[in-house]
Amino acid sequence: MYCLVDANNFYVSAERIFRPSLVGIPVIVLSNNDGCAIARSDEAKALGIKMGMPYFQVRQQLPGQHVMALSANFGLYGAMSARLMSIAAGMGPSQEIYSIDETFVGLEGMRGCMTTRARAVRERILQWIGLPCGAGIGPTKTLAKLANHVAKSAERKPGSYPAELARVCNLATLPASDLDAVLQATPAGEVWGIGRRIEAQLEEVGVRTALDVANMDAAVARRRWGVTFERTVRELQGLSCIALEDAPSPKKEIASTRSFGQPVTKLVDLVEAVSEFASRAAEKLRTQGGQAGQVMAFVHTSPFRRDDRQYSRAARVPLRRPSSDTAEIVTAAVACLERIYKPGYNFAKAGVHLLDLQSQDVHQGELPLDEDSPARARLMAAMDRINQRYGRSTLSMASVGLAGDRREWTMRQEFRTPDYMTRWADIPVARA
DNA sequence: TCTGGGGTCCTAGGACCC
DNA sequence: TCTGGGGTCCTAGGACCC
Repeated sequence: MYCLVDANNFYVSAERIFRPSLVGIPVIVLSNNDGCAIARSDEAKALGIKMGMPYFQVRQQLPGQHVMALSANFGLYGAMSARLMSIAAGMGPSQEIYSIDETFVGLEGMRGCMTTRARAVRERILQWIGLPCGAGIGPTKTLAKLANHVAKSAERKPGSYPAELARVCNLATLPASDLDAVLQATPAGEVWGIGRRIEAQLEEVGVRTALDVANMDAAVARRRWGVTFERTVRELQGLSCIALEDAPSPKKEIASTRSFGQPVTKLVDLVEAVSEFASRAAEKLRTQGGQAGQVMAFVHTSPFRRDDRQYSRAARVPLRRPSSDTAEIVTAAVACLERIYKPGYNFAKAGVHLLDLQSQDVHQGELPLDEDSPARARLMAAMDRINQRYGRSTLSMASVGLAGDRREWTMRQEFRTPDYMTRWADIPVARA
C-alpha cells in the first residue's frame, strides 16, 4: 500500500507563505529567462493560463487581468521541499522522494485507518509550514497517484468526483463499484505514465478512461506500446509492478543546459556559454562524489523561429580517465563544441551533459609515468632488457596486436634460411 | 520580440561476432 | 553465380515524468 503526498501549486504556494498578499489573486511562477509559466495558482488556472504557456502569450491574452508573475526562486522551493518531505515521512515506514513537491510513502505493516492518518499528516503540513497538500492512497504507486489526482480534483472542481474524496482519497477502501466509477470518471491521459502521444493512440482504439485502460489485455498493451505501458495497465489493475525507491540512486547523467536570452551566432560566445555550463556540471558532479567518463555538448537553434534555418547537433568525447576536474571537463566540452559548431545559425540553446558517471572510489590503476619522469626512462630500459633476453616482442605496446606472424602487413619472406646462429631450434646439428 | 531544465527508461537499428 | 541464423553491444531518438 502506498500514499502519495503532493503540494498544491507548489511554487506558488511556497511564494505565498512569505507574501500573503499573493493569496486569492492569480499568480504564476516563470521558468528561467522568464520564458513560460511553470506553476499557476488556482486563480491563474481559472483564467485559462496553461502549464508551459509562454509568458508573452499570457500578457497578450490577458492584458487587463493583473496576473502576478514571479521569476522562479529555486532556493526557496528547495528549502520548503525539505520540510515538506520530513513531515510527510511520518506517514509510514518508508519514503521515496519522487520530485520537489511529491513523495510516496510506503505503508507496509501499518495498522489503523490510513485515511485518518493521511488527513492528520495533511493537516500537520498545512499547520506547520503552510503548504496545502493532497494525499492519495492505493495498492500500487500508479493507483496512489490516481487517488491523489482524485483528491485534488474533488476539492477544487466540485462534481468531478464524490465530495468525500476531496483532499484525501483512499482508493483501497472503496467498494469495487465505486472504484470503477472513479476510474470511469478519470480520462486516460491523467494516468501516470500516459502522455499525450499514447493518449492519442489509445483514443484511436476507443480507450478513453482509466477504467478502459484497466480493462485492457496486458499482452496486447505490451505488444503495441511496450513494457512500460504494460506495467501501467497492470498497476491500474492493482498488481504492483513499480517498486518504491527509498534510497535515491546515484545519478547516471548530470546536465547543465540553458536557453539564451537572445540568439547567439558566434563561436566565441558559445565557447563561453559551454565553458560555464561545463563548470556548473562539474560542480554538481563533485557534490555527489562522482567522476565522468564522457562529456557531451550540444547546440541547437530555436524550433519556434520558423523562418530560421534549423540546426541541432551533439558530440561527445571520452575522457582519458574518469574525472571530476573542471579544467578537464571544460576542455572536453569545448572540443565537442568545436566539432559541431557551424557559422550562420541563430543558436537558441546549448548545454553540457556528463555521462558514464561512476563513484570517485572506483579507480582504474595507472602507473605514475608522465612523459618526462625518470621512471619512464627506467621503464624503457627494463623493456629493452626483457626483449633482449627473452626475444623481440615479449613486451610490446598493445596496439601492435597479438597476431604475430599472421599480421596482414608484414613482409613476405617465404624463402628465408634458418637462424643458424641466433635461434636454439635452428642451430645445425652435426651427426657422427 | 519574447517559448525551461533535468532526469529516466525503452526500443529500433546498425555494427559486429561466430 | 551463389550468401544463414543467432546473438551482443552501442547509440540515437522517442516518450514520459515533474
